[in-house]
Amino acid sequence: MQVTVDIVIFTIQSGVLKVLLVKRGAPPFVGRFAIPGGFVHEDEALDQAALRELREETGVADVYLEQLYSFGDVGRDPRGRVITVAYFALISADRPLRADTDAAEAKWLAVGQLPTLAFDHAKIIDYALERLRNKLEYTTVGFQLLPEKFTLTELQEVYEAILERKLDKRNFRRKLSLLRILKPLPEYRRGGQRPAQLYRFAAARFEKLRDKGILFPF
Amino acid sequence: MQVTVDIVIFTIQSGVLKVLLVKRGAPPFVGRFAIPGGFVHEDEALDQAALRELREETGVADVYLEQLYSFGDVGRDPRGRVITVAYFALISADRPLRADTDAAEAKWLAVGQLPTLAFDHAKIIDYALERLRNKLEYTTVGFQLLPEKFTLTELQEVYEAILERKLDKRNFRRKLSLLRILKPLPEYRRGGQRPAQLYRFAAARFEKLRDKGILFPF
DNA sequence: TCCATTAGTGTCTCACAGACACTAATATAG
DNA sequence: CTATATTAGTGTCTGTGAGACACTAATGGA
Repeated sequence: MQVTVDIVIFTIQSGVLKVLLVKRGAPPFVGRFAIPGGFVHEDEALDQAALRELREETGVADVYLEQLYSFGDVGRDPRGRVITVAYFALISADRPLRADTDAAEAKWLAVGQLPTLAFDHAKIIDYALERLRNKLEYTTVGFQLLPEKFTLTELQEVYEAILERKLDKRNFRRKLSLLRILKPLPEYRRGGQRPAQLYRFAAARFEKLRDKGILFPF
Repeated sequence: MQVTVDIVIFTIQSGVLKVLLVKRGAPPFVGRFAIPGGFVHEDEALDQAALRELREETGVADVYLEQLYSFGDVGRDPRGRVITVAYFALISADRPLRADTDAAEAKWLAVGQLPTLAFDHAKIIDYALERLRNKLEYTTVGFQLLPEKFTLTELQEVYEAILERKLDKRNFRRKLSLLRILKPLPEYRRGGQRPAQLYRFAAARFEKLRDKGILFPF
Protein backbone atom coordinates (compact mmCIF):
# COMPACT_ATOMS: atom_id res chain seq x y z
CA MET A 1 0.00 0.00 0.00
CA GLN A 2 1.33 3.42 -0.91
CA VAL A 3 0.85 6.63 1.00
CA THR A 4 1.01 10.14 -0.38
CA VAL A 5 0.50 13.59 1.06
CA ASP A 6 -1.43 16.17 -0.95
CA ILE A 7 -1.61 19.81 0.02
CA VAL A 8 -4.35 22.30 -0.61
CA ILE A 9 -2.53 25.63 -0.59
CA PHE A 10 -4.72 28.71 -0.31
CA THR A 11 -3.88 32.33 -0.84
CA ILE A 12 -5.80 35.51 -1.52
CA GLN A 13 -5.06 37.60 -4.57
CA SER A 14 -6.96 40.85 -5.16
CA GLY A 15 -9.74 39.76 -2.86
CA VAL A 16 -10.19 36.33 -4.43
CA LEU A 17 -9.46 33.06 -2.68
CA LYS A 18 -7.19 30.90 -4.81
CA VAL A 19 -5.69 27.40 -4.70
CA LEU A 20 -2.33 26.38 -6.01
CA LEU A 21 -2.61 23.70 -8.69
CA VAL A 22 -0.01 21.98 -10.84
CA LYS A 23 -0.59 20.63 -14.30
CA ARG A 24 0.27 16.96 -14.48
CA GLY A 25 3.01 16.02 -16.93
CA ALA A 26 2.83 12.26 -16.46
CA PRO A 27 0.03 9.69 -16.44
CA PRO A 28 -2.45 9.25 -15.01
CA PHE A 29 -4.51 12.37 -15.71
CA VAL A 30 -1.89 13.97 -17.99
CA GLY A 31 -2.70 17.61 -18.62
CA ARG A 32 -5.18 17.84 -15.78
CA PHE A 33 -4.61 20.09 -12.81
CA ALA A 34 -3.94 18.49 -9.42
CA ILE A 35 -3.05 19.76 -5.98
CA PRO A 36 0.64 19.42 -5.18
CA GLY A 37 1.75 16.29 -3.39
CA GLY A 38 3.89 13.22 -3.48
CA PHE A 39 4.83 9.99 -1.81
CA VAL A 40 5.75 9.82 1.84
CA HIS A 41 9.32 8.67 2.26
CA GLU A 42 10.06 5.64 4.37
CA ASP A 43 11.94 7.67 6.98
CA GLU A 44 9.87 10.81 7.34
CA ALA A 45 6.79 11.63 9.40
CA LEU A 46 3.58 12.68 7.67
CA ASP A 47 3.97 16.30 8.68
CA GLN A 48 7.53 16.33 7.48
CA ALA A 49 6.48 14.93 4.13
CA ALA A 50 3.87 17.65 3.80
CA LEU A 51 6.41 20.34 4.69
CA ARG A 52 8.88 18.93 2.18
CA GLU A 53 6.34 18.88 -0.61
CA LEU A 54 5.25 22.38 0.24
CA ARG A 55 8.83 23.59 0.09
CA GLU A 56 9.49 21.78 -3.15
CA GLU A 57 6.42 23.17 -4.83
CA THR A 58 6.39 26.71 -3.51
CA GLY A 59 9.79 27.44 -2.04
CA VAL A 60 8.21 28.68 1.17
CA ALA A 61 8.75 27.12 4.55
CA ASP A 62 7.20 28.87 7.52
CA VAL A 63 3.54 28.80 6.62
CA TYR A 64 0.40 27.66 8.34
CA LEU A 65 0.06 23.92 7.69
CA GLU A 66 -2.46 21.55 9.15
CA GLN A 67 -3.55 18.00 8.49
CA LEU A 68 -6.97 17.86 6.90
CA TYR A 69 -8.26 14.35 6.32
CA SER A 70 -7.17 11.05 4.81
CA PHE A 71 -8.74 9.81 1.64
CA GLY A 72 -8.50 6.13 0.89
CA ASP A 73 -11.20 4.90 -1.44
CA VAL A 74 -10.12 1.89 -3.42
CA GLY A 75 -10.36 3.32 -6.91
CA ARG A 76 -9.07 6.82 -6.28
CA ASP A 77 -5.76 6.26 -8.04
CA PRO A 78 -5.74 4.17 -11.25
CA ARG A 79 -2.16 3.10 -10.60
CA GLY A 80 -3.12 1.02 -7.61
CA ARG A 81 -3.92 1.33 -3.96
CA VAL A 82 -2.83 4.76 -2.81
CA ILE A 83 -4.00 6.42 0.37
CA THR A 84 -3.46 10.12 0.67
CA VAL A 85 -3.19 12.22 3.77
CA ALA A 86 -4.42 15.65 2.77
CA TYR A 87 -3.10 18.86 4.33
CA PHE A 88 -4.08 22.41 3.95
CA ALA A 89 -1.79 25.41 3.98
CA LEU A 90 -2.25 29.16 3.98
CA ILE A 91 0.30 31.52 2.55
CA SER A 92 0.20 35.28 2.41
CA ALA A 93 -0.21 37.07 -0.85
CA ASP A 94 3.07 38.94 -0.53
CA ARG A 95 5.16 35.80 -0.87
CA PRO A 96 5.93 35.06 -4.49
CA LEU A 97 6.42 31.41 -5.32
CA ARG A 98 9.80 30.63 -6.70
CA ALA A 99 9.55 30.07 -10.43
CA ASP A 100 10.99 26.64 -10.02
CA THR A 101 11.50 23.70 -12.31
CA ASP A 102 8.74 21.88 -10.48
CA ALA A 103 6.55 24.92 -10.34
CA ALA A 104 6.83 25.73 -14.03
CA GLU A 105 3.30 24.48 -14.48
CA ALA A 106 1.98 25.71 -11.16
CA LYS A 107 -0.89 28.18 -11.18
CA TRP A 108 -3.16 29.95 -8.74
CA LEU A 109 -6.79 29.33 -9.67
CA ALA A 110 -9.84 30.90 -8.08
CA VAL A 111 -11.69 28.33 -5.97
CA GLY A 112 -14.96 29.34 -7.56
CA GLN A 113 -13.88 28.45 -11.08
CA LEU A 114 -11.90 25.26 -11.03
CA PRO A 115 -11.58 22.99 -14.05
CA THR A 116 -12.02 19.23 -13.76
CA LEU A 117 -9.22 18.02 -11.53
CA ALA A 118 -7.15 14.84 -11.37
CA PHE A 119 -7.96 12.03 -8.92
CA ASP A 120 -10.43 12.95 -6.17
CA HIS A 121 -8.81 16.33 -5.75
CA ALA A 122 -12.02 18.29 -6.25
CA LYS A 123 -13.42 16.52 -3.21
CA ILE A 124 -10.28 17.28 -1.23
CA ILE A 125 -10.48 20.97 -2.06
CA ASP A 126 -14.15 21.07 -1.07
CA TYR A 127 -13.26 19.56 2.25
CA ALA A 128 -10.41 22.04 2.75
CA LEU A 129 -12.69 24.95 1.99
CA GLU A 130 -15.20 23.81 4.53
CA ARG A 131 -12.49 23.45 7.13
CA LEU A 132 -11.08 26.85 6.31
CA ARG A 133 -14.47 28.53 6.67
CA ASN A 134 -15.08 26.86 9.98
CA LYS A 135 -11.64 27.65 11.34
CA LEU A 136 -12.02 31.26 10.38
CA GLU A 137 -14.74 31.58 12.96
CA TYR A 138 -12.85 30.43 15.99
CA THR A 139 -9.17 30.83 15.24
CA THR A 140 -6.85 33.38 13.76
CA VAL A 141 -6.06 31.58 10.51
CA GLY A 142 -7.25 34.65 8.63
CA PHE A 143 -4.06 36.45 9.56
CA GLN A 144 -1.98 33.79 7.84
CA LEU A 145 -3.19 35.04 4.50
CA LEU A 146 -1.93 38.57 5.06
CA PRO A 147 1.53 40.10 5.23
CA GLU A 148 2.84 41.08 8.63
CA LYS A 149 1.49 44.60 8.36
CA PHE A 150 -2.01 45.09 7.08
CA THR A 151 -4.96 47.43 7.26
CA LEU A 152 -8.32 46.61 8.77
CA THR A 153 -9.95 46.79 5.37
CA GLU A 154 -7.50 44.25 4.02
CA LEU A 155 -8.27 41.93 6.91
CA GLN A 156 -11.98 42.32 6.33
CA GLU A 157 -11.51 41.51 2.65
CA VAL A 158 -9.83 38.24 3.60
CA TYR A 159 -12.84 37.26 5.68
CA GLU A 160 -15.24 38.29 2.96
CA ALA A 161 -13.37 36.37 0.28
CA ILE A 162 -13.39 33.17 2.31
CA LEU A 163 -16.89 33.41 3.70
CA GLU A 164 -18.24 34.66 0.37
CA ARG A 165 -20.34 37.34 1.95
CA LYS A 166 -20.06 40.99 2.87
CA LEU A 167 -19.41 41.89 6.48
CA ASP A 168 -20.42 45.09 8.19
CA LYS A 169 -17.42 47.35 8.60
CA ARG A 170 -18.38 48.78 11.98
CA ASN A 171 -19.31 45.46 13.51
CA PHE A 172 -16.15 43.86 12.16
CA ARG A 173 -13.96 46.56 13.69
CA ARG A 174 -15.78 46.60 16.97
CA LYS A 175 -15.32 42.87 17.45
CA LEU A 176 -11.66 43.07 16.60
CA SER A 177 -11.05 45.91 18.98
CA LEU A 178 -12.77 44.04 21.79
CA LEU A 179 -10.49 41.07 21.20
CA ARG A 180 -7.42 43.27 21.54
CA ILE A 181 -5.31 41.01 19.35
CA LEU A 182 -4.20 43.73 16.96
CA LYS A 183 -1.39 46.15 17.62
CA PRO A 184 -1.72 49.45 15.77
CA LEU A 185 1.54 50.58 14.20
CA PRO A 186 2.68 54.17 13.86
CA GLU A 187 2.48 53.77 10.09
CA TYR A 188 -0.11 54.29 7.43
CA ARG A 189 -0.72 52.74 4.07
CA ARG A 190 -0.86 55.51 1.51
CA GLY A 191 -1.64 55.37 -2.15
CA GLY A 192 -5.39 54.96 -2.00
CA GLN A 193 -7.38 57.88 -0.76
CA ARG A 194 -7.44 58.48 2.94
CA PRO A 195 -4.38 56.74 4.46
CA ALA A 196 -5.19 53.59 6.43
CA GLN A 197 -3.59 52.66 9.72
CA LEU A 198 -1.42 49.58 9.62
CA TYR A 199 -1.71 46.87 12.25
CA ARG A 200 0.08 43.72 13.12
CA PHE A 201 -1.25 40.58 14.76
CA ALA A 202 -0.44 40.31 18.47
CA ALA A 203 -0.25 36.53 18.77
CA ALA A 204 0.58 36.49 22.47
CA ARG A 205 -2.67 38.19 23.37
CA PHE A 206 -4.60 35.72 21.32
CA GLU A 207 -3.07 32.79 23.13
CA LYS A 208 -4.29 34.18 26.43
CA LEU A 209 -7.79 34.63 25.11
CA ARG A 210 -7.89 31.13 23.72
CA ASP A 211 -6.75 29.71 27.02
CA LYS A 212 -9.72 31.41 28.62
CA GLY A 213 -12.02 29.85 26.06
CA ILE A 214 -12.77 33.06 24.26
CA LEU A 215 -13.19 32.37 20.62
CA PHE A 216 -13.07 34.31 17.44
CA PRO A 217 -16.51 35.59 16.61
CA PHE A 218 -16.93 35.82 12.85
CA MET B 1 4.47 1.14 3.96
CA GLN B 2 1.67 -0.33 6.03
CA VAL B 3 -1.60 1.31 6.93
CA THR B 4 -3.82 0.48 9.87
CA VAL B 5 -7.04 1.86 11.25
CA ASP B 6 -7.45 2.31 14.99
CA ILE B 7 -10.73 3.16 16.64
CA VAL B 8 -11.36 5.06 19.82
CA ILE B 9 -14.73 3.75 20.96
CA PHE B 10 -16.49 5.77 23.63
CA THR B 11 -19.46 4.92 25.74
CA ILE B 12 -20.94 6.14 28.99
CA GLN B 13 -21.50 3.80 31.91
CA SER B 14 -23.08 5.09 35.11
CA GLY B 15 -22.23 8.63 34.26
CA VAL B 16 -18.59 7.94 33.44
CA LEU B 17 -17.06 8.28 29.99
CA LYS B 18 -15.21 5.11 29.02
CA VAL B 19 -13.04 3.86 26.17
CA LEU B 20 -12.90 0.34 24.85
CA LEU B 21 -9.41 -1.14 25.14
CA VAL B 22 -8.04 -4.55 24.29
CA LYS B 23 -5.13 -6.21 26.00
CA ARG B 24 -2.45 -7.11 23.48
CA GLY B 25 -1.63 -10.81 23.24
CA ALA B 26 1.23 -10.54 20.77
CA PRO B 27 4.35 -8.39 20.51
CA PRO B 28 4.99 -5.56 20.48
CA PHE B 29 3.62 -4.23 23.77
CA VAL B 30 2.37 -7.63 24.99
CA GLY B 31 0.07 -7.23 27.96
CA ARG B 32 -0.47 -3.52 27.39
CA PHE B 33 -3.87 -2.12 26.56
CA ALA B 34 -4.41 -0.70 23.09
CA ILE B 35 -7.35 0.70 21.18
CA PRO B 36 -8.88 -1.76 18.74
CA GLY B 37 -7.61 -1.70 15.19
CA GLY B 38 -5.92 -3.60 12.42
CA PHE B 39 -4.49 -3.44 8.95
CA VAL B 40 -6.41 -1.98 6.05
CA HIS B 41 -7.04 -4.61 3.41
CA GLU B 42 -5.89 -4.05 -0.13
CA ASP B 43 -9.43 -3.91 -1.48
CA GLU B 44 -11.32 -1.91 1.13
CA ALA B 45 -11.76 1.80 1.71
CA LEU B 46 -10.56 3.34 4.96
CA ASP B 47 -14.08 3.80 6.29
CA GLN B 48 -14.91 0.20 5.45
CA ALA B 49 -11.84 -1.01 7.27
CA ALA B 50 -12.87 0.97 10.34
CA LEU B 51 -16.39 -0.43 10.19
CA ARG B 52 -15.05 -3.95 9.85
CA GLU B 53 -12.74 -3.59 12.81
CA LEU B 54 -15.52 -2.09 14.86
CA ARG B 55 -17.79 -4.99 14.01
CA GLU B 56 -15.11 -7.54 14.74
CA GLU B 57 -14.26 -6.05 18.11
CA THR B 58 -17.68 -5.10 19.38
CA GLY B 59 -20.23 -6.90 17.25
CA VAL B 60 -22.12 -3.67 16.64
CA ALA B 61 -22.62 -2.13 13.25
CA ASP B 62 -24.82 0.96 13.07
CA VAL B 63 -22.93 3.34 15.32
CA TYR B 64 -21.60 6.83 14.97
CA LEU B 65 -18.19 6.58 13.33
CA GLU B 66 -16.01 9.41 12.13
CA GLN B 67 -12.45 9.73 10.92
CA LEU B 68 -10.28 11.50 13.46
CA TYR B 69 -6.72 12.06 12.34
CA SER B 70 -3.82 10.17 10.83
CA PHE B 71 -0.74 9.47 12.87
CA GLY B 72 2.45 8.70 11.03
CA ASP B 73 5.54 9.41 13.06
CA VAL B 74 8.45 7.26 12.06
CA GLY B 75 9.02 5.41 15.30
CA ARG B 76 5.43 4.88 16.38
CA ASP B 77 5.42 1.14 15.66
CA PRO B 78 8.55 -0.84 16.50
CA ARG B 79 7.73 -3.38 13.77
CA GLY B 80 8.40 -0.87 11.01
CA ARG B 81 6.76 1.94 9.19
CA VAL B 82 3.07 1.90 10.00
CA ILE B 83 0.74 4.80 9.46
CA THR B 84 -2.57 4.69 11.24
CA VAL B 85 -5.79 6.41 10.36
CA ALA B 86 -7.60 6.90 13.65
CA TYR B 87 -11.38 6.89 13.95
CA PHE B 88 -13.67 7.59 16.79
CA ALA B 89 -16.95 5.89 17.50
CA LEU B 90 -19.78 6.38 19.95
CA ILE B 91 -21.99 3.56 21.12
CA SER B 92 -24.88 3.68 23.50
CA ALA B 93 -24.66 2.14 26.90
CA ASP B 94 -27.56 -0.22 26.27
CA ARG B 95 -25.70 -2.22 23.66
CA PRO B 96 -23.75 -5.04 25.19
CA LEU B 97 -20.60 -6.05 23.34
CA ARG B 98 -20.59 -9.61 22.22
CA ALA B 99 -18.29 -11.61 24.42
CA ASP B 100 -16.30 -12.70 21.45
CA THR B 101 -13.07 -14.59 20.95
CA ASP B 102 -11.42 -11.35 19.91
CA ALA B 103 -13.09 -9.41 22.64
CA ALA B 104 -12.11 -11.83 25.37
CA GLU B 105 -9.62 -9.32 26.62
CA ALA B 106 -11.64 -6.20 25.81
CA LYS B 107 -12.50 -3.84 28.64
CA TRP B 108 -14.18 -0.50 29.15
CA LEU B 109 -11.87 1.81 31.07
CA ALA B 110 -12.68 5.29 32.38
CA VAL B 111 -10.90 7.92 30.33
CA GLY B 112 -9.69 9.61 33.48
CA GLN B 113 -7.80 6.59 34.75
CA LEU B 114 -6.01 4.93 31.89
CA PRO B 115 -2.92 2.81 32.35
CA THR B 116 0.12 3.18 30.10
CA LEU B 117 -1.02 2.24 26.62
CA ALA B 118 0.64 0.58 23.66
CA PHE B 119 2.07 2.58 20.74
CA ASP B 120 1.01 6.23 20.64
CA HIS B 121 -2.51 5.32 21.66
CA ALA B 122 -2.60 7.66 24.63
CA LYS B 123 -2.07 10.54 22.22
CA ILE B 124 -4.79 9.25 19.94
CA ILE B 125 -7.28 9.04 22.80
CA ASP B 126 -6.41 12.56 23.91
CA TYR B 127 -7.09 13.79 20.45
CA ALA B 128 -10.38 11.91 20.27
CA LEU B 129 -11.48 13.36 23.59
CA GLU B 130 -10.77 16.85 22.41
CA ARG B 131 -12.75 16.24 19.24
CA LEU B 132 -15.63 14.74 21.16
CA ARG B 133 -15.83 17.73 23.50
CA ASN B 134 -15.80 20.14 20.62
CA LYS B 135 -18.38 18.24 18.61
CA LEU B 136 -20.68 18.09 21.58
CA GLU B 137 -21.09 21.84 21.32
CA TYR B 138 -22.28 22.10 17.78
CA THR B 139 -23.66 18.71 16.81
CA THR B 140 -25.90 16.05 18.23
CA VAL B 141 -23.26 13.43 18.91
CA GLY B 142 -24.40 13.36 22.52
CA PHE B 143 -27.49 11.43 21.52
CA GLN B 144 -25.36 8.64 20.08
CA LEU B 145 -24.36 7.66 23.57
CA LEU B 146 -27.93 7.11 24.72
CA PRO B 147 -30.54 4.50 23.91
CA GLU B 148 -33.39 5.54 21.66
CA LYS B 149 -35.57 6.56 24.56
CA PHE B 150 -34.06 8.61 27.33
CA THR B 151 -34.88 11.16 30.00
CA LEU B 152 -33.63 14.72 30.08
CA THR B 153 -31.61 13.98 33.16
CA GLU B 154 -29.87 11.13 31.38
CA LEU B 155 -29.05 13.41 28.48
CA GLN B 156 -27.69 16.04 30.81
CA GLU B 157 -25.52 13.44 32.51
CA VAL B 158 -23.98 12.54 29.16
CA TYR B 159 -23.01 16.15 28.63
CA GLU B 160 -21.67 16.48 32.14
CA ALA B 161 -19.60 13.32 31.86
CA ILE B 162 -17.95 14.44 28.64
CA LEU B 163 -17.46 18.08 29.51
CA GLU B 164 -16.42 17.21 33.05
CA ARG B 165 -18.49 19.94 34.59
CA LYS B 166 -21.96 20.38 36.06
CA LEU B 167 -24.60 22.06 33.93
CA ASP B 168 -27.59 24.00 35.20
CA LYS B 169 -30.71 21.90 34.88
CA ARG B 170 -33.07 24.71 33.98
CA ASN B 171 -30.76 26.28 31.40
CA PHE B 172 -30.04 22.91 29.87
CA ARG B 173 -33.72 22.14 29.47
CA ARG B 174 -34.62 25.59 28.21
CA LYS B 175 -32.01 25.40 25.46
CA LEU B 176 -33.15 21.96 24.41
CA SER B 177 -36.77 22.98 24.27
CA LEU B 178 -35.91 25.99 22.10
CA LEU B 179 -34.13 23.73 19.66
CA ARG B 180 -37.21 21.56 19.32
CA ILE B 181 -35.20 18.49 18.43
CA LEU B 182 -36.69 16.25 21.08
CA LYS B 183 -39.98 14.48 20.79
CA PRO B 184 -41.67 13.74 24.11
CA LEU B 185 -43.07 10.23 24.31
CA PRO B 186 -46.23 9.21 26.15
CA GLU B 187 -44.09 7.10 28.46
CA TYR B 188 -42.29 7.59 31.71
CA ARG B 189 -39.27 6.02 33.26
CA ARG B 190 -40.24 4.65 36.62
CA GLY B 191 -38.14 3.09 39.29
CA GLY B 192 -36.48 6.12 40.76
CA GLN B 193 -38.64 8.56 42.64
CA ARG B 194 -40.83 10.84 40.59
CA PRO B 195 -41.24 9.28 37.13
CA ALA B 196 -39.34 11.03 34.33
CA GLN B 197 -40.73 11.68 30.89
CA LEU B 198 -39.03 9.81 28.07
CA TYR B 199 -37.97 11.52 24.87
CA ARG B 200 -36.53 10.50 21.58
CA PHE B 201 -34.27 12.46 19.28
CA ALA B 202 -36.08 14.01 16.31
CA ALA B 203 -33.26 13.88 13.79
CA ALA B 204 -35.23 15.43 10.93
CA ARG B 205 -35.76 18.64 12.85
CA PHE B 206 -32.12 18.90 13.64
CA GLU B 207 -31.15 18.64 9.98
CA LYS B 208 -33.31 21.64 9.21
CA LEU B 209 -31.74 23.67 11.97
CA ARG B 210 -28.26 22.80 10.86
CA ASP B 211 -29.06 23.81 7.31
CA LYS B 212 -30.02 27.21 8.65
CA GLY B 213 -26.72 27.45 10.47
CA ILE B 214 -28.20 27.08 13.92
CA LEU B 215 -25.80 25.24 16.11
CA PHE B 216 -25.96 23.28 19.27
CA PRO B 217 -25.35 25.56 22.20
CA PHE B 218 -23.65 23.67 24.99
C1' DT C 1 -10.65 73.95 -5.05
C1' DC C 2 -13.95 70.63 -5.88
C1' DC C 3 -15.08 65.96 -6.18
C1' DA C 4 -14.51 61.12 -5.79
C1' DT C 5 -12.83 57.58 -2.93
C1' DT C 6 -11.59 55.09 0.97
C1' DA C 7 -10.96 55.22 6.33
C1' DG C 8 -12.96 55.57 10.47
C1' DT C 9 -16.55 55.99 14.18
C1' DG C 10 -21.45 54.94 17.95
C1' DT C 11 -26.14 53.57 19.13
C1' DC C 12 -30.04 50.78 19.54
C1' DT C 13 -32.46 46.52 19.60
C1' DC C 14 -32.94 41.72 20.09
C1' DA C 15 -31.52 37.09 21.31
C1' DC C 16 -29.22 34.15 24.06
C1' DA C 17 -26.28 32.63 28.25
C1' DG C 18 -25.91 32.08 32.95
C1' DA C 19 -27.35 32.58 37.86
C1' DC C 20 -30.76 31.31 40.86
C1' DA C 21 -35.13 28.36 44.28
C1' DC C 22 -39.14 26.30 44.67
C1' DT C 23 -43.12 22.75 43.78
C1' DA C 24 -44.58 17.94 42.13
C1' DA C 25 -44.56 13.05 42.16
C1' DT C 26 -43.14 9.03 43.70
C1' DA C 27 -40.55 5.29 46.82
C1' DT C 28 -39.35 3.85 51.13
C1' DA C 29 -38.87 3.58 56.07
C1' DG C 30 -41.01 3.84 60.32
C1' DC D 1 -50.72 5.01 56.74
C1' DT D 2 -47.85 8.83 57.26
C1' DA D 3 -43.56 11.24 57.14
C1' DT D 4 -39.47 11.85 54.80
C1' DA D 5 -36.12 11.48 51.27
C1' DT D 6 -35.27 11.66 46.43
C1' DT D 7 -35.58 12.91 41.82
C1' DA D 8 -38.40 15.59 38.08
C1' DG D 9 -39.88 19.66 36.51
C1' DT D 10 -40.55 24.79 35.94
C1' DG D 11 -39.65 30.91 35.16
C1' DT D 12 -37.34 35.33 35.75
C1' DC D 13 -33.85 38.62 35.67
C1' DT D 14 -29.57 40.48 34.20
C1' DG D 15 -25.65 41.08 31.36
C1' DT D 16 -23.22 40.43 27.02
C1' DG D 17 -22.73 40.23 22.43
C1' DA D 18 -24.50 40.17 17.41
C1' DG D 19 -26.42 42.61 13.79
C1' DA D 20 -28.61 46.67 11.48
C1' DC D 21 -27.75 51.17 10.33
C1' DA D 22 -25.33 56.62 8.33
C1' DC D 23 -22.39 59.99 8.71
C1' DT D 24 -17.67 62.59 9.06
C1' DA D 25 -12.50 62.61 7.98
C1' DA D 26 -8.55 62.53 5.08
C1' DT D 27 -6.54 62.23 1.03
C1' DG D 28 -5.58 62.01 -4.40
C1' DG D 29 -6.64 63.52 -8.72
C1' DA D 30 -9.17 66.23 -12.06
